[in-house]
Amino acid sequence: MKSDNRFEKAKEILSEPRNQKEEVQALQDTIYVIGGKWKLPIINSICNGNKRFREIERSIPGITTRMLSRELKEMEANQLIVRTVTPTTPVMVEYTSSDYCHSFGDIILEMIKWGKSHRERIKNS
Amino acid sequence: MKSDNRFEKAKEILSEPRNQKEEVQALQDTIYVIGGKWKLPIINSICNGNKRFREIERSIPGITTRMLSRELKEMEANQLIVRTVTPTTPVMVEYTSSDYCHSFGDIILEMIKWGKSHRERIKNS
DNA sequence: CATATTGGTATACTCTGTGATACTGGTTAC
DNA sequence: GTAACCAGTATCACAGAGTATACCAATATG
Repeated sequence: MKSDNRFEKAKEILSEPRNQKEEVQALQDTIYVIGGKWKLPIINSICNGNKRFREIERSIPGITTRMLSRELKEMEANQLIVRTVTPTTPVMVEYTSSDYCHSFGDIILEMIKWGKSHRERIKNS
Repeated sequence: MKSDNRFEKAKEILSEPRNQKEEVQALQDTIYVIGGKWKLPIINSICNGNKRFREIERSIPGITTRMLSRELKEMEANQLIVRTVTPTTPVMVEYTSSDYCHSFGDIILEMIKWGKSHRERIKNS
């Protein structure tokens, strides 16, 4: 039943010789890295200039300390953000976005745009 | 403690008058609509020409009937895909992507690109 | 001295996303 | 008649994502 009775369909599909498995994997990798409820908001917050832990926490409504802590760790491990400890009298911890993180600035902006227009669309339907 | 002793910081933040709460919400909306393990792979599959249920199922390694069924329903409700039933002797069901779905073709392509380069990066580290 | 801030950790809980497996009802093929 | 395909649904189960709440040590503030 593979290449039997669907010549037209086959033509269609073959006319786009894209490697679907590879694409699916790439998509799932990306979702894995930036997925979940909080990672993108955190990146966005840091890119917006928030550096300190509590500062980031306050800038994201609804997030808990635990979630922020966990996600920051994971994202540091994924080299998306950089954690800098300055050994002042009370140690100061600063989070900044890495160059690598900026590599999907485009994705984030696109997603913000899409989310806004989606909300509009829902509102008017 | 709001606008007390951080004039410099305030200046920094105010110099970027972006509405963070709105952005966070938009991001979370987008994640909600396309998030999860399977929605983007499904969209990608349908955009690649797969229309029939089993056809889509076979094109996505690892997905179960249950997940595909659920996700298709949800995405239909979100107007991302269109389900057409042709009442032939055994009914034929076809899924196609809506125009609205194409509105984040850009996001998908960006994410595929990012996922591929991320995998490269991991491999070489 | 009491309170607040910073940068988190600990514990306990809920909830939902996902997976595994089986099944249905109709149709065609051998 | 039995095996296979289509388009799913039903049930159970589990891990992990996320929430709630309390707590810690150090410092600063009143």
